[in-house]
Amino acid sequence: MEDSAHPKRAVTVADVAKAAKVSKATAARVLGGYGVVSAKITDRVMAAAAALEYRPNELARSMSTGRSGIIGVVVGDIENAFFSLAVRGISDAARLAGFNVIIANSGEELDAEKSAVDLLIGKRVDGLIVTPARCDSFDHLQHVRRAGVPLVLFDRAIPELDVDAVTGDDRDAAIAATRYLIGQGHRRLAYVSAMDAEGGGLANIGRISNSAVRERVEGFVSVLTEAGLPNPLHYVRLGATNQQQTDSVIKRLLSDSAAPTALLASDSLVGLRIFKSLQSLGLSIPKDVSMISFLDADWTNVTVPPITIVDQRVYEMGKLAGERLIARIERTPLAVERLRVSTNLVVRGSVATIGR
Amino acid sequence: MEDSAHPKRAVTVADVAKAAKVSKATAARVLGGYGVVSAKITDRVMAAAAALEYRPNELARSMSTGRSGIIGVVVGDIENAFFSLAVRGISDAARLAGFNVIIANSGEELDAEKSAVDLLIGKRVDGLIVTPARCDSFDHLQHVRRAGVPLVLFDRAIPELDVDAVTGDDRDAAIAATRYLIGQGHRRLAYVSAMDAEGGGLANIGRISNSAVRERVEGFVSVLTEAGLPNPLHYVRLGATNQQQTDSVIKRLLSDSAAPTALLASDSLVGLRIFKSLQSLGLSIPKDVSMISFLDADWTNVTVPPITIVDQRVYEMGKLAGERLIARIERTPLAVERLRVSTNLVVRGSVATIGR
DNA sequence: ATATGTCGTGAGACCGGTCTCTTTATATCG
DNA sequence: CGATATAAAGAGACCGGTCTCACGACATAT
Repeated sequence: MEDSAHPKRAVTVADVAKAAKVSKATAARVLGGYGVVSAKITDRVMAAAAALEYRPNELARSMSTGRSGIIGVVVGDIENAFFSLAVRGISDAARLAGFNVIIANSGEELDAEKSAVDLLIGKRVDGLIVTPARCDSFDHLQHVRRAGVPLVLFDRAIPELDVDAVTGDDRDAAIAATRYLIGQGHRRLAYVSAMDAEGGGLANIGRISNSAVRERVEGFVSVLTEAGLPNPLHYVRLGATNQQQTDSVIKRLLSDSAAPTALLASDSLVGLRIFKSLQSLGLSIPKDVSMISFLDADWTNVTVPPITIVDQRVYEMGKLAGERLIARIERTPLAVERLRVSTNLVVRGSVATIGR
Repeated sequence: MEDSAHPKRAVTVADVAKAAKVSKATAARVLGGYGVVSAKITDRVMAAAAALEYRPNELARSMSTGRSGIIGVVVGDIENAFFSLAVRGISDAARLAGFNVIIANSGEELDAEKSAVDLLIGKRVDGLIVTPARCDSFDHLQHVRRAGVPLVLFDRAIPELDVDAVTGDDRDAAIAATRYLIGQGHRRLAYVSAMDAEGGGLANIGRISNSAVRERVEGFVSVLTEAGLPNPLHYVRLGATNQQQTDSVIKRLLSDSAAPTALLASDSLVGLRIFKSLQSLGLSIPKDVSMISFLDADWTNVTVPPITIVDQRVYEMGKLAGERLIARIERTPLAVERLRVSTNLVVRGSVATIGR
């Protein structure tokens, strides 16, 4: 066994060239698949390469060509089904175009996001897809553009940044869900999100630093206002970041003198937590409380009752973002756009019809 | 706006050096954080770097140091909660040690796995964690070792390959689950997996090309045999790769003259499919059929009844694999081992007690 | 037969870092 | 005060590819 002893310097084009008794340039032409080489020499080089088990050093290749063939993706949390589905969409689009994907987690934290972006730029990715943790802090993204690296935002838009964004149609989705609830006779509706409630509570919708959440809340509030329901902001609750927090959010909400009869969950993780909260409070869905969750997650259709959801078509979103980025990388002339993927309300059994 | 017009050649150490009026070597020392440089010059270089917005080219750095700071991970399917949890474990271990992770999907297909491995080797990853799609075909993995790249297998072991593997304690897990079912009075038990049933059916347990599944089946069969139950192999069914296939597997199983009273699902995806199959057949769990699933997936504890599961502690598995790989990369002297992460049977409500 | 063109090959610069080796400047010592 | 040690800075090779350019051989044109 002569393995770890000899770290065995990797086989290079020069080695192959020597073995095939040709110049380095010629061997490189054959192995790199460019330029013109005679059939005879091609065979000889290929044979030598096979014998030596040559594997090209993509690093070196990237350095001279300036292209890495990698696209970088910065997501909030891969463990979240929303992102893992999106990543699959992105990966599929990437693979189709011959690109590979490198994924970094930001944990929805700005600092982690910044260093992830820096790192990926350092690795000379050909393009970047970022889910910005906050839409009000984007110096680092500005820098990406100045560095000449194509960028596509995912799930959240930053209008101040002159760059493509692929998002869901969050406002419309919230409007549709809220209208549906009102149509079923609900009059007191709450929106629950996992966003950090910085500065305690919700003074100003415009302040919400995540555009997806902001737009959903705007849609939600606009429908309530339009329907003449009082004090819609009162029913928007942030901070459902974990089970315990969610339990307390829900408990507080439901012990209100005018407790909501229906809850709208901002994402499937919050939805699951709400479901568990209600379960542990011994409340039945939809008899005691109705709910709608965003994202068609696994768990939502094996519960009793199955959960009515807003299908965000995340795979398509991811795929679209990937395709858009690749078009940018390949310098396809396109106007900067915000691409909205429309959503679908999937009615299942978690909303009761009340009143008459 | 002068962006895409001037692709703006990236700022290099040479540029910074010129701006700071020092040699390239000195600038590199400051920027690379090695060697000795006086405080005065350090400041000057840093100032120049900041002014020019210098960002190191990690590619070039990797090329000269020979280290990329990246570990490659080849998984079966990121969308599967099993793998996304594992990836988080791996990422956490990697980040702690200053490594980054690049993920590739094999879709559980050998060819895709081979090309993913080749690609990652080409990118000069410092190490590789692979979930081998098949344990009986490993030339490409042998090549990884010959290339001197540290390798750790994940979830499945290949004894013929002299390399570390981190797996669950699959045999024991299956034994525990099966014993539990027998203890609850079940006498006819079935094991259902999503493995492709090549060659139709299950002639020979040893033939199962996925060691995790094989060991579980072995554990399952051994308990049944030990308990003197007849024809255990009859109840091992493969091919539950999607909902439709699963429906037909379950239907066939339950229409048997000696239909099983309990089902063991090989992973949480199969478990979910089985749950839906039973639901659509109008069968109630656990009254009509009992079931146990592997993996503590989200959905398993919001169903009615909640599903009894085998907790595989996947995050720990991932973390362990990451740590092991990093130890290898850092040349820590260690014997080649198979690390087994023990599992836990979590009893919830999906298994009925029968008989008296 | 000489000029022109094309094709295949070789030589060597280049990408942007790291790192070794050499040179220069300053400090320490007898 | 000169000799030697030591710290700091510079020069340039190197990593493994790509790619431009130069060159020789042969084919075609004149």
